[in-house]
Amino acid sequence: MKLTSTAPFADRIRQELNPPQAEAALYTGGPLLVLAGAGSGKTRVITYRIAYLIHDCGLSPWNVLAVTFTNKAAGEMKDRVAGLVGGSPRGLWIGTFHSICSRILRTDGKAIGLDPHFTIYDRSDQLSTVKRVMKDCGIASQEAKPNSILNAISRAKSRFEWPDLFAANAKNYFEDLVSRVYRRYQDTLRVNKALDFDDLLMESVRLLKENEEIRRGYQKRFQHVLVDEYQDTNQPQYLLLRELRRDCPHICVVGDDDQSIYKWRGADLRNILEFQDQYPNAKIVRLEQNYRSSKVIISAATEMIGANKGRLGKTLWTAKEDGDPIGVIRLPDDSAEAYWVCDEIQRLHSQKNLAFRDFAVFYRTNAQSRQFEEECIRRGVPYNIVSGLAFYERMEIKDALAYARLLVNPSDRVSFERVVNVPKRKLGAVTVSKLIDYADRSKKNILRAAWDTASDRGSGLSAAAAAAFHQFADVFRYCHSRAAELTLAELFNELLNRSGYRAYWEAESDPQSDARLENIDELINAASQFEADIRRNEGSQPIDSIMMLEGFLENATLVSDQDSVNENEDKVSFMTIHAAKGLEFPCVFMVGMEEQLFPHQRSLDEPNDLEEERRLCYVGVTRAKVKLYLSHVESRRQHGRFEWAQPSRFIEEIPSRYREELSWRGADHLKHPYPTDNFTIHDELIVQEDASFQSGDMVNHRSFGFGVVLGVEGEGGKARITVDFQNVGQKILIQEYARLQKV
DNA sequence: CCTCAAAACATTTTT
DNA sequence: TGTTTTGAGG
Repeated sequence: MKLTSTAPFADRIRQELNPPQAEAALYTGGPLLVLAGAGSGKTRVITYRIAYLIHDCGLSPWNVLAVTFTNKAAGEMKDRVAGLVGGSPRGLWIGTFHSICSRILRTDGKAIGLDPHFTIYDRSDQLSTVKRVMKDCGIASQEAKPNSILNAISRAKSRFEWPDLFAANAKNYFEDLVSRVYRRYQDTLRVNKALDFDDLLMESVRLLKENEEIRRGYQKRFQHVLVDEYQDTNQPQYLLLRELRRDCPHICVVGDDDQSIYKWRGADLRNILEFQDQYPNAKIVRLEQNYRSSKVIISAATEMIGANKGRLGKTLWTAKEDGDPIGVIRLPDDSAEAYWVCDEIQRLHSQKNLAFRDFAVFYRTNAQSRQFEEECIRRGVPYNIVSGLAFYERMEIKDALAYARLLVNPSDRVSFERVVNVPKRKLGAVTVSKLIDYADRSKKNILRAAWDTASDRGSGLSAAAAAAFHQFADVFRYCHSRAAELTLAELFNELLNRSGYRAYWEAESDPQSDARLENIDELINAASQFEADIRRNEGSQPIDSIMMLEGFLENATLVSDQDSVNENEDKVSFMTIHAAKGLEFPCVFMVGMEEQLFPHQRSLDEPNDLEEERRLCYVGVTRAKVKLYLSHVESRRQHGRFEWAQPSRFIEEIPSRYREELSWRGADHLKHPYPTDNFTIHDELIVQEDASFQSGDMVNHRSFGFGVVLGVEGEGGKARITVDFQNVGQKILIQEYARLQKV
């Protein structure tokens, strides 16, 4: 277990990390707060720290828990730790809060009365539950929007208020409504054997609080806990950590109070601001050296965020060069904005040898993406809209998963209602309500009740409806009976074929439904991939297909594998600023920098909300490595109407010495406004082509086109290559900048 | 029970 | 302007 023979990992840490980073990675004297500025290498610190703990400190990987918010972050962390210690350590837990909680609850949830086969409800499952409950309570959706009720419930949960407490605290009519829905919503989840995202956390905390023995087990196991993005933790997450680390606070949290942008989702900035109060002997380490952006960008960001009060305080600096000023441009309207941005991207792409993947466009609201998408299509600029709708959010995928969930958990009414009439089985809302009543009366799970309607007169359903229900339920009975002999993919296929779901899309003949069928195949593909992975890891242990399916479903709900930025594709990225967090790009456009839009009008009343908008802006600005543009328009089409707009206050908060006002002279490319762009292309911008060239090679250049190599002087990246281009004649190019492609 | 057209509505969304 | 919810009519 102990690797005493090899050189201490600590030596490597002192060599490869800067002093504050090393201090953070090596400190084991108690609670530790690492304030990690944007681009300061926090993941590096966490991964080196994990490696240090298991390599030098005699800890088994089993004793270390690392918690992140996203699966992407967890995956990246796993990979990097594996890279450091040579192979992924067995027993090391790196995962999201939710996946860790779900694992705890599936193992030990029985102690507080949870079924280990519980289903996890995502946002849309929650919403359908709320809608149903509102109907049952006789609350019209005009009285209160289902969405705001759900938000209120979720916020109550993140304050750890169960229905009773919430009801006692309800102060106004709306909260009374919420309280009624909340109670019934929670009952429904229990009947359905379902937990929503918030429940995963709350129930875990409850389990650890109520069960001494189980708590001790986890405490003994997790001797070191590391938490990433601590500024985004909410109350239950804080409590969970506290329960896990109650007696022996080897806890290390990493975060940046200036990058907290999820307060509206329950994140509680106090967790990080008051860490020292909660752990009086906590040590604080600040990581202030930024390795990402130019001096201008860092200074601008620092000045801007300085307008916020209530910060822990941190001064970023960088060793990089000053860089170009931030380009600010005012445009007549939103379509001109899209025109100008795409035009500028094309210009830089051809004149600066930047790849399309070097560009990103950030906006405040998703609705703004359309203009850019259209402009890109018009010009043939390759683009990718990040986080449009995730694969797992697509209708056909949700349907297929609902079938699967119902197979695993026959009590899951939300899934039942979703698919019972897809394809159409003449089982409308009224008929289904009757079945639900019958299930309640006879205390049967919903699938069992559906099956029994055929033989039980007590259901009060028409013969036709009873037959339809029975036939529907029989598909699941059949699949269950064959689960032992089928692979996961076969089982899934069987389910979708027998239920008629696949035929339902095959019957449609438009190209849309073909795409849907492909998505379904993709899902089944993923399932069989999942099965292969499990079988490889678990060895020869026989695993029942139903259990396998359960694992796959969990993966599908908890891992919303959104099509994120694919670094292999050479495309411009478009995304909301929220989605940009954690990413970086050489050249960034922040568009729609206008009052009412950014800061958004809904945040103007509350000073705290305004500060969050400013942090959001800070996050956006600090994504840029080399060049940043801010654009705003005189009038913008919003909800179909033209609205006049003023420049965002955030622009003014950047001192003018860091800005350069650009001017727009119309959509004529001959009168194009040329900004001063003497930014050099840093090494990291260059995709180093490892090809070497020699005389006679046929090559292609992005702007000069096709040509023949006449001669090469020097070697490697600095080699000077003389090329005779078909259209522009002879040119001498430096290999590392030219990005020549052999033809 | 289903369909389609009018009406209402419109931040951000790691799990 | 696009999307989602509603209610009237088939």
